[in-house]
Amino acid sequence: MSSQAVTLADVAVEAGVHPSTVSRVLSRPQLIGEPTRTAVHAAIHKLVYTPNRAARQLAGGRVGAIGVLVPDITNPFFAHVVRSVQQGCRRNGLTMLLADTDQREADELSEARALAGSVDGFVVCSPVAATQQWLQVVGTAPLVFVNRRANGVASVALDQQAIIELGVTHLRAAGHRSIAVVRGPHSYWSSRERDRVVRRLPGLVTYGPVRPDFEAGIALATDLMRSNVTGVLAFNDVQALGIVAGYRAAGRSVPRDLSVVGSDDIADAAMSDPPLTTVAAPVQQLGDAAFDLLARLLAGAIERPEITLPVTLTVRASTLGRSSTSSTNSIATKGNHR
Amino acid sequence: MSSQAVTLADVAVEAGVHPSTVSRVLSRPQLIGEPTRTAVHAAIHKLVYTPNRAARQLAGGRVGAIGVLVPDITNPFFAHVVRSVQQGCRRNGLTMLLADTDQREADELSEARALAGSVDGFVVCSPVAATQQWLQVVGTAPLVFVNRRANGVASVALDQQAIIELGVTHLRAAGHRSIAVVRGPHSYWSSRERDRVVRRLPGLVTYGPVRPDFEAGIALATDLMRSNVTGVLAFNDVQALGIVAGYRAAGRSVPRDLSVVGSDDIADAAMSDPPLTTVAAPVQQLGDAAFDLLARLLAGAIERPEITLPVTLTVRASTLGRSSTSSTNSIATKGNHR
DNA sequence: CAGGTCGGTGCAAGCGCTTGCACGATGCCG
DNA sequence: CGGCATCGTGCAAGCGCTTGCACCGACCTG
Repeated sequence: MSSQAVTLADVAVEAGVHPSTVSRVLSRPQLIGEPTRTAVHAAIHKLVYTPNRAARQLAGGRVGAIGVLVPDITNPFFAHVVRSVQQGCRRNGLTMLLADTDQREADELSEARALAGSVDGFVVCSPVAATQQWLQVVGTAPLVFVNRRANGVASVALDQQAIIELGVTHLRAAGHRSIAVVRGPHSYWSSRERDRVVRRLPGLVTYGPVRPDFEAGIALATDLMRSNVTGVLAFNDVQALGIVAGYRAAGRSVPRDLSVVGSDDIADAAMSDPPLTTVAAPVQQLGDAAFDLLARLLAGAIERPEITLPVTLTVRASTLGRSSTSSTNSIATKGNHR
Repeated sequence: MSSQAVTLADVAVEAGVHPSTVSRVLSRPQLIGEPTRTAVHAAIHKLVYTPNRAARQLAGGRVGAIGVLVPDITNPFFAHVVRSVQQGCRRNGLTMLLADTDQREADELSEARALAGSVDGFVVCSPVAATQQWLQVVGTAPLVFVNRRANGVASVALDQQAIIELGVTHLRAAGHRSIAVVRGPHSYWSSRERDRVVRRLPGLVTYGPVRPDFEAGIALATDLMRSNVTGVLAFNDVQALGIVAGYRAAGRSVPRDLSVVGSDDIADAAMSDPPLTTVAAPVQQLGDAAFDLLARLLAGAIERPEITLPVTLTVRASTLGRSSTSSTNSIATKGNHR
């Protein structure tokens, strides 16, 4: 296994102590006398000793690793979450095992099963499998859901109601009367949650479920063009950009022919043509909160908080009033993410 | 650790055989007789047995995991590479340990060191640390570099010369006479490689080194506006989009005031305003090739091929001839990645 | 039909580390 | 000044798995 030559025993010899002493210096330093501790540390540095994770785990200690599952790492939304989780890991000397489930439910659980036993806990983004299944797979290992609330599971999610309300209110305020909300895949908690909100709001047209990707957005554009919808709240930014692209390809214009509101505020939203009005998600916070939650559970916390993060509306040029309002278009607004 | 209750020994009891037999069924099935094998498999399924990775590794077998290091996972270019590597992992029942080095050289090696001994091999994207250091850190573990060629290390990289030539030739053909090439960080192999190519090409202005991100692109725009440059080849798409944004923010227009060519052809390139002309990198192939290479090394191959992948020019609307040429703008061209 | 082969399985020795326990050496108390 | 906490360290038993080796019976060959 690589250069893994130097073991704890080597360090022990070098420092002239028993292996167990070295082990203790590493795990519970306060148990060891000052002089010995120093000597051991010196030996560790001299030999460039790196503990063998497998052995450590096998002996019953912590693994020092967490598993992160995402439906699609190329989706910037998840990439950001992953990144801030990873930063948390680095700060705490943990390793991150990442699996991309490719949005397939079966893979989600099988990946988790493969990882269980190799990690101390899980952060799972937008899980689709049933909560029961998850609890069964992870057993007693701490589990944090991102972007899905579930009974008995710690989670950090976006305020889905606010997403719908901010988007719709903005469109209404701009004078739109025929407003569509695009539903996401029913397997997503966020999608189901939004459906619930939409149902309570009068006068909305719904489309979908439509996959939250660019291609699906393009396809959806065709349907939208055939309708009398003038304002649409997409399921996320990537899909929204697809709608825009679909319109552009058909010679139509956003926002002239259709006002589009996205959701997430990924970097592309500010760079697209036109810049996308969107309900901004605090991605960095999402990841940070998820890691914190997991870290706390790992440390022995027993509550399972269900954190809801607020969202904000970022108005750009993809929405336009039916009457005459002018639109904002500034790269300065981009500052709010990251 | 989690629900990890059922061990190989349990399976052995259930199947009425010796633990070692179960082990062999899993690792070298052909050694075991058909009837026994079936019985063991039945027991495995019945008990929902999942091998303990740590124990397996400790016992000297394969770890069944590879380490992947990227400078920035939120960069779509790397996200795609990671994703196709991950797909390779899934197909081969491997686990992927991912670390985001945040573009810091120190973190690169320390992450690698932490991972060494927990993985069978490494895929390292755009490494900045010296080859010597890398070889030392990974020891005898297989190592594959992505986007950097190095003596004695298997690698898969893009044809940097073609990137420069395609970009510059395109700009020249459009009638530009004052063309700038933006240099990337000197720590990048790709950047140094491009510098070498640029040096051989007459009449080019260089800028930078400039960080390959959006903000740096915006900042660079200011410099560009003060010059008489009319065409620029950015270090990558994200930076290019930054340049475009910088121009827009200053009330200037791309491509009217400046033709911009990016590099990578990330999804955003097709969605931006204006859609970005760019030298397209075969990201999927990059990841696939990297995984294949590593898999082959893992399987015992001894050659260390240095694969160079070809790039192609995707013309969109961010470049314009100084005379009168018309520009392309079609979402159809997006089809070439993924 | 005996001796040799060989496929199939059991056996046991670890891999590197953690940790409960035992034990020697201090230092304190009465 | 002796006995007893107390602190610091050594000891050894595994954690769950792989693997070289030994072994046994069935098969093949002459």
